[in-house]
Amino acid sequence: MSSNAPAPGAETDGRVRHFIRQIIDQHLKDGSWDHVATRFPPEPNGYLHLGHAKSICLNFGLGQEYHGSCNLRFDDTNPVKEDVEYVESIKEDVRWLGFDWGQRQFFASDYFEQIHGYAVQLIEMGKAYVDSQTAEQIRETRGTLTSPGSHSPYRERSVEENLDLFRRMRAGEFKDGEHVLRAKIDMAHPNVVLRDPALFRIRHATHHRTGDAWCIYPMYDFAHCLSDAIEGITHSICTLEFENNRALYDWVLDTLGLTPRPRQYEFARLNLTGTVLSKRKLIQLVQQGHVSGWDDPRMPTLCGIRRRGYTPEALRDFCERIGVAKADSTVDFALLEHCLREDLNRRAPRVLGVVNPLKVVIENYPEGQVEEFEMPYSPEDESAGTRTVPFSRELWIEREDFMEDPPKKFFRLGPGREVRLRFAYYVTCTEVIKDESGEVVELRCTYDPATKGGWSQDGRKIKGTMHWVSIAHALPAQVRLYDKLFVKDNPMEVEDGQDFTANLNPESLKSVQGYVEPSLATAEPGFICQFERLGYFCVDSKDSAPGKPVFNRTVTLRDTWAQVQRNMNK
RNA sequence: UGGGGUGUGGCCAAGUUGGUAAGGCAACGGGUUUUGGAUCCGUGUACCGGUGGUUCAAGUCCUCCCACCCCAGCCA
Repeated sequence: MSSNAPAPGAETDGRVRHFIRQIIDQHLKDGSWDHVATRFPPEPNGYLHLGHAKSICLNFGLGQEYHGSCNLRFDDTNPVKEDVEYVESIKEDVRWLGFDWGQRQFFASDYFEQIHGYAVQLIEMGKAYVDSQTAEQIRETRGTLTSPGSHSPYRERSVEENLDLFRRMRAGEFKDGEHVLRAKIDMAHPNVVLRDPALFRIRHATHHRTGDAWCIYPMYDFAHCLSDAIEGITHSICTLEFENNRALYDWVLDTLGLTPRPRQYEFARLNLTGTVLSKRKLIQLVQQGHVSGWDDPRMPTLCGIRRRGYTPEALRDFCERIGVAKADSTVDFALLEHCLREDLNRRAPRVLGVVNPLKVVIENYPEGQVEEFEMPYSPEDESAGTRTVPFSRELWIEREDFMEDPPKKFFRLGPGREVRLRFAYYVTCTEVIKDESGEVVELRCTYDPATKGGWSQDGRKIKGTMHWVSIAHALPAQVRLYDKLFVKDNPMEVEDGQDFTANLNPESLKSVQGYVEPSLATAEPGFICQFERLGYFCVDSKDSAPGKPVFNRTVTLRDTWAQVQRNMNK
């Protein structure tokens, strides 16, 4: 068996054996481990975004594939930044993505006592000391990337003194910043992380879970590896920026002699074209009011895209397709949209809705007459059922479906042209009515009664099929046409003196009043459908009211006509 | 300038005892179609960052070089 064969029993058939799966397979094969235990360790200080989705799918996915486990662990070691609000949203998002941690929900703060104990142990081993320099002094004596640091004058304190000081730190005898517990490693180490890193700092702050029980809190590097060890994690997977920290991760566990012990592996975080995925920048978008909030449908947060209408299935598929590797990369947003459309195409019922209405009067259609057409919810799945849509003399059609002087490749309506109204009739445009400014305000058409249902006996070929809504029966609805939030693939690409907000797309949200078929009156918040020929839309979960749905455009349909137009302009 | 990483078609990404470059997205062309949707078929001379070398044979081994990313929080 070659090393890249999946481990026996692993449910990974057909999937790419990325380097982490290969490492696990190897460990299972050579006996390093007989099971897999991973964890997803968010800090509860912000909302989850698409980058986290990659990590969640990786960690929880591995747990499932190898019939192992994946813990949800909140890395809550910094009380001043964290809040319960975030732990709730994180849980909701992970659950929504489709993962279940069962009873395996933990907090680094659950281990404060143990972690403290390990710190004491290090002090007793002479491997840690209380430094009483100021933060500035510590920074100054850390050296630079190319020059070594220097020893703290407190570095050689006795074990007894260190123990006493550390005890008093915990007891609350000192103010923030007065002392800090440091590992005694090597102030000249080429890896700066190992230059006597801080292990515990004083923070007189109320922790969202432990309250005021503690006034000293462990640093990430100290708490994380120990939490992994305590939980029996086998493979601790994180992103590339922690590669340097692995040396400290190993130092702590090795020095303490914890065994069997987890190992850390790093993969490249997700970058996407046309979006930003850093907490800092997302906060900026929210705080400066560029978006309506964390769950604005344009945000790459999980709550944002959920509200936009993205599905967990599409996300999971996407995360599998992008792969897991160590090279910095930027995935084309089009791949995410492809995964989304593939999923939505399968599940979204088709309905008719007009987003930019143009009035059409069918002159030879009897006034007052109404026909009910039965239309399928799905073009290829009969079990999706049908609904009935009213047709009458006056209709709304899409403004872009009419051109007064259309080019030959335009298959839609124009003066004298005949098109099909989906599942209804063939109509021919006989007259164009304009207002004083010359804008087209109404079309006069005639219909062919012999084409009922949208089909003709004579085999006449009709190239264009258009969607429509009967004016008298239409349900007015607010429709939000979302577009990309940034105009550049790389939002960070700016002129001197500007920041990424300079690349915000002023047209990322166009809110219009549209008309949809009456069957949508009862659509529930979160309901996802396809407005035929336009795209996928979902009923907004926040702003819709009973009988007054607000639709968010999740994603447009693939638009080959737009491509034809683009190519014509070249 | 120290240390740690990474470089395979436009974008991701396989490639693992060296044997002569998967797949997906995008793009382009065509069939089919009551969504210019969906679907089906087809299209790429990838100097495998560069260089020199080992070898019958190198993306895979060795040399040197280049580019990019990360690290000097009592953040994670």
